[in-house]
Amino acid sequence: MARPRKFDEQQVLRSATETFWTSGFAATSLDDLMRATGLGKGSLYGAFGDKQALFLRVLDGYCTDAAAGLRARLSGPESSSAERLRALFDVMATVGDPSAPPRACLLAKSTAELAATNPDVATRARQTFTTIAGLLQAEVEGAQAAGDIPADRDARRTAHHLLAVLRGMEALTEAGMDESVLRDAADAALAVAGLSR
Amino acid sequence: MARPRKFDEQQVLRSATETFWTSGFAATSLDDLMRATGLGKGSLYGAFGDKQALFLRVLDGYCTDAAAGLRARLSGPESSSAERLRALFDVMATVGDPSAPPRACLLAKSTAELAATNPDVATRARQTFTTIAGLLQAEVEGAQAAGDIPADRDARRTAHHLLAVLRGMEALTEAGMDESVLRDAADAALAVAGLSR
DNA sequence: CTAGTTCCGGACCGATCGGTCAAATACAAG
DNA sequence: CTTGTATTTGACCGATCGGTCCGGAACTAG
Repeated sequence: MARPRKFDEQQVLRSATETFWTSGFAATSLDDLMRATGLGKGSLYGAFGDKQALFLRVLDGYCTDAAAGLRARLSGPESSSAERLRALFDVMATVGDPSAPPRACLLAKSTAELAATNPDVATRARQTFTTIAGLLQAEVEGAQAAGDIPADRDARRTAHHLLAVLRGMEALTEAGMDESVLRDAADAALAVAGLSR
Repeated sequence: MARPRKFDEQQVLRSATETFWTSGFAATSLDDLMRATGLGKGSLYGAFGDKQALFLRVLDGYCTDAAAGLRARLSGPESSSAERLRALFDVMATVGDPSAPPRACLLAKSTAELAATNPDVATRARQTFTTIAGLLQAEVEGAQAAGDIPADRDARRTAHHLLAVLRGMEALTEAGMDESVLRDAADAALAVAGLSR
């Protein structure tokens, strides 16, 4: 190690994430990334490889963080599994600041744009979805143990259903659908799980 | 009208749809479109305007066709509303030829790629989703009238829930998730609607 | 047939794309 | 201070981008 790097790799990845998130992969140019990260073309290339490799790094970090965030949200020691599930769907149904346009999950956008042509993206998406399904299933089972969800429901099937609703809510958010639609979907999904409001 | 056109507008739009569908908007070049349609750059430009205008024409046609297809599928005079709903979710849960990679709905891909930056796309997506929700609601009400769905369910809420599940299944399909996951989601969604298998 | 109009094909445009490279620079090691 | 190595910077590359334009072809009207 001779000349030390002037940048923080994590910070650069955060900036790059922001850029890809806003514009998508194809619509983000190297110039955009240079502007966002403050790095020169050469540095960017030397540190992360080409545009696609950088994107995969970004996507990987995003998926890891998203799964960790969900795990933290669902595994809070406080409250019951049922309450945590309800809270999760509540948050997902809440469109943020009405002035700022809602920005859907990077994973959803990336999957739609690239999964069909890039196996790496598809694989990462499947991994993440499977992880999320597992987290949901654990909470469903927890809620069943607590008596909040009928014991005769198939936990795995219920989790897959909740996963589909979550991804569907994401898709509806992308289009800017009214929040009431999202709320309906969330409420009905929880009802089908046996969690009435 | 002096020199007649050598091409069929509908046929060209079909080819263009195929191309955009496969690659997305940004990743489709004018050369790709020329190759797919057989038209020269000038003809393409003269007939449809620039790339974005052509894309919007394509998306518009796709949404119209998709809504019409769904309407036809859900309004068949044969069978009951409940059976038609079940059949719809069955089809959506069925990934086609396992060798050919599943190709998700063009609307879903376009919304993910462009809705955040292109208001026209977002509007068209909202319109289409709203239309689909309306069709679903009508069937839910039909099934309620026939006694296949409990009358105490809110039809609108149930329809929004089914819409979210459909879009979620689309998102999971994009990633190539296992068909069993889709089936779980579909089954559970119908169960919540009061339609047991 | 001629005149007028529309359409086709592709050469051409400047801009921008992703990616490379060499010279300048900044540090650690000795 | 000298040497060696790693990093930075930005000029530069060929390819390709979306879009324009024009000469010739194909047709209708008269």
